[in-house]
Amino acid sequence: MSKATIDDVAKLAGVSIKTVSRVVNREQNVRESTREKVQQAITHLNYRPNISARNLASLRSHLIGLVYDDPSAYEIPSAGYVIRLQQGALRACATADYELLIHPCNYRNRHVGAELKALIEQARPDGIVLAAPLSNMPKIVNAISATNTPLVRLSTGEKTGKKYTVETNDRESCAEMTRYLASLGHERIAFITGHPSHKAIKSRFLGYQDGLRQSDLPFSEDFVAAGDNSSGSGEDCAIKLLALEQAPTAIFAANDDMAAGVVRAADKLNIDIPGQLSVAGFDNISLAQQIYPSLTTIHQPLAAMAERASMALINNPGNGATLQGKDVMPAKLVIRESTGPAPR
Amino acid sequence: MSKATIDDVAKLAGVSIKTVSRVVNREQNVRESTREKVQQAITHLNYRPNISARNLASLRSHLIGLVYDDPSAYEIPSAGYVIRLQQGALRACATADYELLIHPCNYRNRHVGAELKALIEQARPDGIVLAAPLSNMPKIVNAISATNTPLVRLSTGEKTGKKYTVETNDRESCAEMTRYLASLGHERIAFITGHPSHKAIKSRFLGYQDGLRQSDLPFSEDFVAAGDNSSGSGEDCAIKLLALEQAPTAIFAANDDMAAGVVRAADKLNIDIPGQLSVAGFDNISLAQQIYPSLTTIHQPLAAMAERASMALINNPGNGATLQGKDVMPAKLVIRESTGPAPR
DNA sequence: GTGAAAGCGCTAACAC
DNA sequence: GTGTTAGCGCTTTCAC
Repeated sequence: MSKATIDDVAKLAGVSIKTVSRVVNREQNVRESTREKVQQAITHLNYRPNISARNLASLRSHLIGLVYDDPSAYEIPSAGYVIRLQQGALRACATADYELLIHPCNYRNRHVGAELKALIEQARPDGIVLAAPLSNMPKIVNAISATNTPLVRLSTGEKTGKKYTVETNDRESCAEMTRYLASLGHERIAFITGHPSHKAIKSRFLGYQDGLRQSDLPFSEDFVAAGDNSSGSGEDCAIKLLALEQAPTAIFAANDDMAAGVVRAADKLNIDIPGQLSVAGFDNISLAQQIYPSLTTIHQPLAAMAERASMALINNPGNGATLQGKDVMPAKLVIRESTGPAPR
Repeated sequence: MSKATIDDVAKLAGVSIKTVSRVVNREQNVRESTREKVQQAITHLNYRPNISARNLASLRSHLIGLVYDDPSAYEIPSAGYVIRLQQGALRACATADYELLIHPCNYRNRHVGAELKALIEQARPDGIVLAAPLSNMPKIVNAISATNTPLVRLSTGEKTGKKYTVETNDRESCAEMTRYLASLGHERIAFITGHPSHKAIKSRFLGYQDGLRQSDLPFSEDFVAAGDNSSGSGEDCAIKLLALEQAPTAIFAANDDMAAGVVRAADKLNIDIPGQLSVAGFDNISLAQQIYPSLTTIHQPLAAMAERASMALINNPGNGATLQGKDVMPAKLVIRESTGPAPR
């Protein structure tokens, strides 16, 4: 157990504790020779500042709170989402001597607001990174804002409040995917929407329509099926779409789970992918590369977003009032086996 | 922002700060009427103890550190593993006003030891929960032990050191799975081993052999194929095993990824599961219920293990010297579609 | 450039 | 049962 305190270091180096503090915190106004002396003492004693003492005195906690929807409510599929968020936030923390506090929470719970307030008042993180879909819920955003804790929202690019936001461009990337399908010669491209409560899903649908327009392809309600984000619903929607007289040659699903359902449906109907049907998803969940054929999809830069958000918080001088505007980090098309040229 | 301090509460309640402290910490020796008065003041001022101050004074951090192998090295598949560990640890923390610090680390890195020491000396968690496979690596265990921080290891049931351990019974549960397959009439049950560096994998193989013995079935090297934990290797192994003149009617893989590979191989070879071949895996990853046919597998109680380990740490009075022995939490067979009666 | 002293908000002896 | 008094180890004025 490290027992060296700042006093021990000061004594060994023959300086005052304030000077040690200056060295530790990389402040100005320390003569180089003094700095070295202190550094040596620090190394020699294997001194590490006590976080609690530092926090108490500085009124900062050196903690970032990462708040996201409780995946245990959903079941494990969203694990990849959470892990990637954590990875990004951890990266930021590692470079800045911060620690990461994770706080899954269930927005369906009546008392989330109180729960988050309690978290903040107890652990006093220097900032909160709030992931989607929570970042779009006024109830949650307001609860955090009320505590005056700097907040960064991770969003999917639809219109947001005045808080600083790190966004990705769901809509634009879906347009791009649609254009990509069109460029493969597909003229009948269907879309499977998801549960409408998630804003992200809506903007994906809008992106699909944008893409059609940009490719001079007509939009038809017949080519839109409503799923509920589950792979079962994707399967049902696919069966319906493929039963049309003029069946689509490409199906773009608003998430990978539903796209996987489409693949399963095609399998049952003996439709070859990508020979007779191209399939695209969204999210790039790990399943996407595990199924056969592997899924063309869209990859959101979740880790990078969380990292940037955390960094903004860490570098943020004061109370967060200065954090404004937004940063957009583009999503990326991942082309795999499930898409190919349109059948003739 | 909560600004009320213990002094404010004391003043409002007309008592000393020590009395407030007693109430907050649920200590004895406070008259009921006093307690109520204090409670009211607390509620009224919305008072929350300042964690840093409390930690500084009490020499406890009210933090539990969860240390596990860095999944970003592996890629996302182990996300479910991490998430379940976190869930369990978070449950324990929630009931006891603790917070959870997560610390993925890469054991292939030369400096892991130093990295963990730094973590411990900085954040000073009151205890560390160390997940497998790190929990079986002397380098890592020793680095943590050297800091005198209470440590609980999560293990898969092979022989362990003297530290308190929360275990699951990999070997016994694999024997059980093998007996289950035998009870379905299978007489030629093959096994696909994984990367031998993981102890857990070895004990699974031993369990398989136990199960054969207990079912009066002969063990044959011909029915053992060596994979490397990846689904691709599972596929290769399956192709080899199924090419045998006396091909197995059941294949038990040491993890779900490889079992999924077996399913894929059978698909290509046009072998019906479970009609002609039964397949079992281990881990119960989410993929196991997503593929068709869904996979019979073994579910480790990871969340429960992490929860118990965290609770032990939280309730542990002092320096961890008292934490000894082990707790065993049994794994569970999950019977799904991929296993059935042996073909006649 | 450097240091002395006064807290940060709490817990832990030890009175009373 | 309750209060008093010291610290815990650091940062922050503000002197020098």
